Amino acid sequence: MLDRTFIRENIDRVRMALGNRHSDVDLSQFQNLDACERTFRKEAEELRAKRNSVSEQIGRLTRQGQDTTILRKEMREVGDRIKYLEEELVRLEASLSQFLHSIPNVPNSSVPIGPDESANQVIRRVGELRAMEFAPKDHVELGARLGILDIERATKITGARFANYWGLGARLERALITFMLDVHTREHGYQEVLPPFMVNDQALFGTGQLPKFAADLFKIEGFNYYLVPTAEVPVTNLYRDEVLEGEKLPVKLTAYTPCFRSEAGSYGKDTRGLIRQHQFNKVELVCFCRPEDSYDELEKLTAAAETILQRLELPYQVVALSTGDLGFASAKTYDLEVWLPSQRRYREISSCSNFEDFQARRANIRFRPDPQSKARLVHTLNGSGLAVGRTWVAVVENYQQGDGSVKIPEVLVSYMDGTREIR
RNA sequence: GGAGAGGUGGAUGAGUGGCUGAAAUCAACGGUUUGCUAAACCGUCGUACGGGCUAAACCUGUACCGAGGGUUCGAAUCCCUCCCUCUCCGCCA
Repeated sequence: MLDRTFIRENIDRVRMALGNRHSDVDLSQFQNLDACERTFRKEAEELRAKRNSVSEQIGRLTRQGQDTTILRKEMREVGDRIKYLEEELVRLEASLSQFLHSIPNVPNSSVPIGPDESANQVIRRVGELRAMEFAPKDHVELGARLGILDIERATKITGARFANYWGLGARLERALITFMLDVHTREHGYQEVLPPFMVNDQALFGTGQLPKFAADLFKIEGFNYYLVPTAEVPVTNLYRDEVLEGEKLPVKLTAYTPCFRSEAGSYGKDTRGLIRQHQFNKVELVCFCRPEDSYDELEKLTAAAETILQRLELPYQVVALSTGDLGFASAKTYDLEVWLPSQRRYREISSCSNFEDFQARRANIRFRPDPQSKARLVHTLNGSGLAVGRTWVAVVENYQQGDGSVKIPEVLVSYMDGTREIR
């Protein structure tokens, strides 16, 4: 959410930013609502001031035993007018809020301008593609042959876009989760959190999933609870409505959670295998920091996520998303894309974003720069470090041998009780 | 699931129709005192939005005592609905 005053005073800048995003938000409508609301509010406040002082007077006169019938009648009328104005204000504010809630974040000036993902910029490529003297199989085939991945039975017990991992496949998933958490907590200064896997609507509003993207979520019937689509939601909202001490910043948290997404509108896309599931595991990185530090922190957070790919010796590229491809709440995003031999291309495995104060305003997360100064909004960032399911895919596919067996990356061997290969 | 208690400012906690944006205490912050620490004393000490001012300070208006609605000239205080927390019993990983 953008600041209302900021929009009012920077209307052209916001209009341009929204244009670059191809947002269909009509700002002139905002201007009308904004002006109208201010007029009504002014009148309501003036009338309330009058009522307050006259009511006080009535109290005094009553105590002196004087007649206040006329004054009370007058004030009843003022009250009626106030009530009318308040009802109008409720309506105006609802429209205004709806507006403010639907305006996406303003992209940072360093974000490449373009209509869609075709304008994304590859920042760097890291790691060597492994030479394979055989036709690489995809993870579905490899997983089925090795008995570590079973999608058919998941369809039976649940439905499409779910999977069972068996034996060393399950073990590999667990090893990846632990490995990632270990690296981030031991080497990158993150504190581990294990949050609830369900959240309420307020939390989802805070990070920006609601109200606009309700269709992407799984809601629990009969409750105001949703399955988390990403750990970003519970973890960022930990500090909702709180004021953090300035000296404690940056606060860096990492969390493993499963993630649940309806994937509405992606029917027919990535239907094979683990790439696009309704449930997948992810280790998330979340950072709360001072506004002036957030772009440094974005580089650090991205680097922390990259470390995992480097240690696993998986080739990847870092991509700066263009204005047209940027998420709703993000001011700047780097995607990490890992090489998948079966698809002969890089696929997203992490998305690292700086939301500036967009989420902080929605969730009311602030910090006090000094004990005596006013609280200010923090900047929030997050990134996958990494999507575990896709990492599993990347490991299996990149470490496959000609005979269909899979080697275990060196750094994972100790997490797999010394297992060096799956065959 | 059954029964009960309660939600007030950073914390504890008073307040049952007007002079209460809210006592008191604690914490915090500034200062005095002090060899240092502590103590004592004095002062400050909510947030949001609007108006005044070039602007900070400051002055001023409105709103906010879990949320929403109602009664009233006037509500933290009375009424209704909802949410949340706690305790006991039952059940349970």
